[in-house]
Amino acid sequence: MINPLRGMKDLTFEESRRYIHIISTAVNIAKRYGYSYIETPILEETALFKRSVGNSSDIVNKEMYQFEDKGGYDVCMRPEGTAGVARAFISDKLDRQPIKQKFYYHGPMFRYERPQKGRLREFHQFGCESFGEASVYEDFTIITMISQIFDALGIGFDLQINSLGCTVCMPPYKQNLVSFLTDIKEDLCEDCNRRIDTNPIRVLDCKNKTCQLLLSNSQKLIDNLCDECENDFKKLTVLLDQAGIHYTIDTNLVRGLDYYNKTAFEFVSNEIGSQSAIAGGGRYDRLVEFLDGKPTPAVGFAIGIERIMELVKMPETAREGIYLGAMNDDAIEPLLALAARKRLETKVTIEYNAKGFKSHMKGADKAEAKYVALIGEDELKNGTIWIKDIESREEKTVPLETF
RNA sequence: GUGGACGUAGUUCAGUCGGUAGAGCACCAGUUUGUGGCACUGGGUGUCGCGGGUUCGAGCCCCGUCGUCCACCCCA
Repeated sequence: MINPLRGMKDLTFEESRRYIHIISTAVNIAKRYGYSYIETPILEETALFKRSVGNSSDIVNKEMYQFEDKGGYDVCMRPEGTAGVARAFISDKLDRQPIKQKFYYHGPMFRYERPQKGRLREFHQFGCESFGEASVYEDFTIITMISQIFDALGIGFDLQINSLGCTVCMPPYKQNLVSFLTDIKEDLCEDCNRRIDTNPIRVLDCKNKTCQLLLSNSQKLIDNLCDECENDFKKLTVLLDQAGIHYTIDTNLVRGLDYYNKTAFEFVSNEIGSQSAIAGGGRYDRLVEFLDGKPTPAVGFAIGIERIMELVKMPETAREGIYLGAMNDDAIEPLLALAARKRLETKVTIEYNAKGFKSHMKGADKAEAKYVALIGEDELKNGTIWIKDIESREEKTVPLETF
């Protein structure tokens, strides 16, 4: 027996229904906010992810499905969606147009990690990217949209926000932090020593008690923002307050990808184990120019489908369609033409074996059909078919032609 | 990548001291060839993850491997 690869899963029945429901709910809402669908390749040049997600990130360092293709190109299965969409935005020369562009996408992403609950090697994201809008109103709008999606799916969440600053305020802060950390590096844990180089702000979030003690009076980025970042962040909190969207400010919230700046946010759930982030995103004003496009402000997010799969409240499913069956072998073949006709308008389940009445009723029940239609001895003789509405229990016998 | 737990039927699990595997649910067939979900009767559907080893004999003990889960790391 051949099983799926480690960290990859098949979706069937209940799970695939959930998947579809999540995607269609998100799509419907995204459309109302002016987003249109974009499909980008799963395979991209490795350089794309190195330049966008960032060389220092774990994703690029050790989690990419990277290989040389038969033409000798260094390629990667996409580990996330934003880079590809930004690349497409530039490839299609949309950065040269003064028009704001908004795209939504969904599909598989790949990261070579150790799988666990809520963390697969092939997983799925629904995401949106808004290009060309620098206003913090757009940050607010996008957060509003995500909460609307989660509300529509019946998912409870906590929203965490932070500001990562911009090219004006972030670099000096980071420099100060690194030198501060370097001074005390002897006393910091092993992980933190590694983080000093890769992601110094993460050090502030270390769970090690000794580290926490040493860092208790360290400077927060949020207190060192430039005026513009400071004002935008304040504005965002005011807008969220007015909209009644509850949030907490997490000064240690850092997105794992290098391209983020200013607003960063994460939606988390405490019901799904340690992989608690169900959506994440923020502003990435510099990404387009990193990828050789014209400087274009942008903001986006992605929802982890597998992470919310079991949180979704599914709408009740109604019975649908017709179950067709016969009690004599002679009556089976006439069912085929009937089925073809009925399938122009509804779902039809057809049983190819002649069976007893009760057996058919059970079959109709299992098929979740709304109607059961049977041809027995009498019906065959009279050219009629017997129909019963399984919900209302009303039944009647009609000529085949009027069925 | 590191540490730990686990792996028996479709599924959830039991399996004693080492003696060729069992229960609920699910599933299939039937209970008057005409009224479904309920009930009753019958049916075990299995490479005990895989590969070695110890033993007269392994689901059970040992080693390896693969996989799942949990924590770390990281992230959606």
